[in-house]
Amino acid sequence: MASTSGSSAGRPRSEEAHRAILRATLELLGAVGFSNLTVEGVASRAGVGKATIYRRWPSKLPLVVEAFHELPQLMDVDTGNLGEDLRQMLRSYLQLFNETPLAAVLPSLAGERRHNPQLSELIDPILRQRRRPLVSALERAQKRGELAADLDLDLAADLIVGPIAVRLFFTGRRIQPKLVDPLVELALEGVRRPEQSRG
Amino acid sequence: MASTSGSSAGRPRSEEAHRAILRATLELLGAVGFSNLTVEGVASRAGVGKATIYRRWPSKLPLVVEAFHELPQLMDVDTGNLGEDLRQMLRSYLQLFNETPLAAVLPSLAGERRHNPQLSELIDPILRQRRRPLVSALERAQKRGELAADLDLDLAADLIVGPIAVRLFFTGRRIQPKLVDPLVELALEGVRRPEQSRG
Amino acid sequence: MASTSGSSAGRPRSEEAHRAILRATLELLGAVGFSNLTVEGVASRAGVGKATIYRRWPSKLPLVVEAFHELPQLMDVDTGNLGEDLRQMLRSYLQLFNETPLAAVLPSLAGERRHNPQLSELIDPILRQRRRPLVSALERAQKRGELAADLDLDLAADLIVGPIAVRLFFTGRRIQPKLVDPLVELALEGVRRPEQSRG
Amino acid sequence: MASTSGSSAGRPRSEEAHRAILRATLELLGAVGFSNLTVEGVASRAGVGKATIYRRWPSKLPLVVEAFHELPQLMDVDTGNLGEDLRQMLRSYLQLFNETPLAAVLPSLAGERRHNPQLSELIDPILRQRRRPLVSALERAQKRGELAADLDLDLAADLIVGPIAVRLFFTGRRIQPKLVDPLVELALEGVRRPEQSRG
DNA sequence: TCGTAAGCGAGACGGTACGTCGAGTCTTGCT
DNA sequence: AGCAAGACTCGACGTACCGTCTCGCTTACGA
Repeated sequence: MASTSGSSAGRPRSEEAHRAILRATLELLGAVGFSNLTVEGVASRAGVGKATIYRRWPSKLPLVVEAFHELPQLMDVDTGNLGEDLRQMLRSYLQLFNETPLAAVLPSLAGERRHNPQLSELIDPILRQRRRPLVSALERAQKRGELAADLDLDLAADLIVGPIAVRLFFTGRRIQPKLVDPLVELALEGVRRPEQSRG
Repeated sequence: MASTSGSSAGRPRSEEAHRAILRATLELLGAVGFSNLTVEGVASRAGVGKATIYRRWPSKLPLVVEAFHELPQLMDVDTGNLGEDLRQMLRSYLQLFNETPLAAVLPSLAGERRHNPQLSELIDPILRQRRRPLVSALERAQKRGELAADLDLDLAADLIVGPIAVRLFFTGRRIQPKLVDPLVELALEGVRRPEQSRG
Repeated sequence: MASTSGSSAGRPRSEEAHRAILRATLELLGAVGFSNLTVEGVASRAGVGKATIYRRWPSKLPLVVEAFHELPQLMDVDTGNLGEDLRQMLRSYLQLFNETPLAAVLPSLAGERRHNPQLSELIDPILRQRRRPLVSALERAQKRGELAADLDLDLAADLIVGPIAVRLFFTGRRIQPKLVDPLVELALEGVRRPEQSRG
Repeated sequence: MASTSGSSAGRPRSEEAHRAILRATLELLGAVGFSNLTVEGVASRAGVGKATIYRRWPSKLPLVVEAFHELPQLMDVDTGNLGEDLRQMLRSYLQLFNETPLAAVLPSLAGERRHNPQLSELIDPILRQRRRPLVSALERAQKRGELAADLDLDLAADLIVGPIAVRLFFTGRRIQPKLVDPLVELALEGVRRPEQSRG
């Protein structure tokens, strides 16, 4: 008889199936959104039995979260200049919106997380982590003296990505890369006309 | 013969049922979110038959949109000073978040609209209309010379509400009213430290 | 508002669906047997949703029992002569085997009842009832003096239908009507050669 | 090196596993019946992998049949007197019902065989073989002149075991050994009151 | 004043997806 | 090559809602 102990008895889980499931999930998330995503649809598109999905993820939530986690993130850029850092980071981020289902997945998950504590618990750390490069750039700038020492960096970060979020959630149109320059300009300098130019 | 338009034979629709349905919809939207909202749940909570709902709204989408439309909006404030306008408007808006299901309904609908063209078509005008007071305040400020004549007001509006949206969608915590002052300050003046204070 | 009490609120259950379900059940029972009968198969063959089946029968057991109950029974025959009664009854019973799924359903249920107390509870009274005409004929014969007063009628009944049961359960072949005459002869007179004919 | 034929390269099949599987199958068959028998259950109870079962039997049917085949059979008894032969044979057969899962397995298989040609093919020879001692006893009696020369021995055999089959399939109660004497008496002499005793 | 047409709550209808379980197959590392 | 373990695809389970459809009632209008 074979050994009965050991940590890895039996057939190991198929890495291929794992990847196929995550890929199918992302494709379907992008196509139909979180609330119209069916596990049966994922299974069928991945060429996989439903049990294989439920063996790995207890429900469709953690599955979706893991799939989301696979999507590329904000790339940190350090040029020594805050404006340049932000412009490059946001530009490449907007590019992700066009190349991945990110723009479709993000609102779906965000809209669900409030009503789903489990989802919230899983996804909040990921969302925080995705902000990191932005906050890091601000921290560096603060150290360099580009930003006031007492500036609330969290709020500053929200100000910078805010317009992108607003358009992502409330608008159907693609977000144009040419938005980036005025956006960064406005966030850095404010909307108010400089004092000296006023009549 | 029918009197006017042929629309008024038989028992008239119950206004009471109508109101009960919308109220139940808002309550459930706030409680479980759009994707977990069931028409059966609405019917049962409103003490109404499902047919009574489907007689008025072709699907749960327009129902939800109409219910959302009932929620109070951003109140326009005109003090003659942009900062003051914004502070008062945002403060009262945040108050709505605590008094109505708005904070729960908004992300749900926003998360769904991308995957649901019907919903998008219905809700986009409402979303635009809700921004109106904010844009109006900016227009007034622009006329007064507080803002540059070539300022993109849409982008400016997004910058102002952006942080609220970001926290609404990505955060579980209530959004504190004390956030408003630094937010408006930052949006008006920018995050960058004024030139003259740099070492 | 409409009345909220009353015993029959809502749409009444469809008699047509009911009949279609029972018909489909019998057909499938005959075709694939009890253990291969699927509720999904019944629903699909009856053109009915699964919920419509589960609304009426809590599981496939009572469904099958009710379907079985619909099958025609042993017809009582009273000619004043036991042999003639038995011959006519058995002949018409064998005919049912060829005209209905009875011959297929009976072994399936009998094979299951031992392992399924619920099924047993439901089907045993029906099985007993189906024996009644046979026992009645024996009782009449006993009263007439054709049978000994102390004869165990239950055992006698088992002796008469025994060979049919044996062939039904253990044999694939159809049971020939021409079996009836020798069967009744043997049951009435016994297998032993009469004393006086022995060498 | 392989010893005798080309069939014995590698590790030989474990006789122990084989026996454990058959034993577990019989136990489970008796406990839950054929249709509730799961191969997984057998494997787990036998402490064996499913593959080890499927390596020996192509499906659960032949497995069950072979397990059934292991059960003890009707013992042939030859006392020179038919009545005595039958009484002893049936009595010891009934004893098997109480000592083995036979009484539970038999109806299950019989109920299934009609819908399962594979099962039927496998089990019919076994069922025929199990009747052999009974038919042999009748043949001997026929040779001795106890039975008419033209008696249909198959039918006679069915008459004798018929009541047992009927009670086995349609009744939950144990079949009492004290049933044997009246049963044999009735089968030999018939149910009809002898002519000379009639009024 | 009364008929009638539409609305009402209730709930059954045919469907679809849920998350679970077992079938029979396949793939590990070990013997 | 067999072994125990356990993952694989597939398909049925019984449940929950979907959006539609009767039911037997109100209810208000217009003849």
